[in-house]
Amino acid sequence: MINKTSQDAITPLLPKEFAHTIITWQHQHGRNTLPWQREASPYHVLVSELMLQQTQVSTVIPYFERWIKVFPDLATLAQASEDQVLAQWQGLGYYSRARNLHKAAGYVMTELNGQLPATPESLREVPGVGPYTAGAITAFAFDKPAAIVDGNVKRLFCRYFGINGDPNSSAINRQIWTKAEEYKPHSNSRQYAQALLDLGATICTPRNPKCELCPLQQSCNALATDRVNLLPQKRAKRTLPTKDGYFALDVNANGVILVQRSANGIWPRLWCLPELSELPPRAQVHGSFKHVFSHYRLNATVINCTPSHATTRIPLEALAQYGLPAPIRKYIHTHVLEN
DNA sequence: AAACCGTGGAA
DNA sequence: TTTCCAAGGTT
Repeated sequence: MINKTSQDAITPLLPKEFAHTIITWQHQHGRNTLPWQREASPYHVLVSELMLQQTQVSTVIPYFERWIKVFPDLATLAQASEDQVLAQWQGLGYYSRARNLHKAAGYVMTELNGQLPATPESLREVPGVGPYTAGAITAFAFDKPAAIVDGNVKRLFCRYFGINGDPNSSAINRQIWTKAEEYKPHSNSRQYAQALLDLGATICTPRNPKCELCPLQQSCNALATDRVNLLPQKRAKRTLPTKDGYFALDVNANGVILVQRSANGIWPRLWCLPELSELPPRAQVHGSFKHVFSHYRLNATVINCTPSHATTRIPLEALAQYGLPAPIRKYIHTHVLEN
């Protein structure tokens, strides 16, 4: 092992040295050909950052490429309908992000003359832009100094500085943000931000980190004290509650009946099989599926019936133009279209 | 402050 | 199969 034996022997690099070290590493080993890096325009960065919230890079890439083709600029996006926006976002999850991005386009066009601001404070006024995304846009789109703290930075800093405690608690979160502010360089902001994310994603990973390849191994507190697998502190695991759901299926040669869901709750404003409050008596069960959300499990039963209120029958060939929840689309594909 | 809000990939 | 969690934000 490359551990040092004395905890006192470990001193973190000074901010200037830290930044230089990881920027040099990023140049050789970082990610530099991602789709949103080709043209790091403010709009491209905005779209990518909203899509990347709680979503892995490999998942986002095809969505980003399609999005830019359909909505090439802020003005186009601002003029699009909510349905067009949701159709492009369908399957990506956390659908409020799509509506926030749509609102953001309108906000920037009408209130900011079409120009995204270049400071975290102003960017925080944009819908869907929180503390992380504001810093990320500042650094990636404008190459200006900004602290960024996402899951990668939390993990990297908790290990590098040996920070104990729950990184999601407000106290530890503040501590990490303070470090991020203290360590942000005054130049090369874009590459520094990319270096932080690349290190977290490829070296300082949640499990089986590649410490032997890390440019910070000689000054990492967790490595020196053999606590790499103990930091950051794991959050208590949750047991997800299970809910039952019932969906009405009415399909004929003219298409399938869908309803647009409300703006609140799960799958906001997406088009879905009509949801029934309970299992109707003498229900004809067409099929079932299970689905796991971030906060509960869904056991769904699909019932053959004509819903009393729903009236929108959508031709099967037109389904792609509507935003459907991923499991609903899958069910229709496997249990309706293939029959 | 804590709950809500998706989906899929990896081990 | 289970478990974890990913370029978090909003309420």
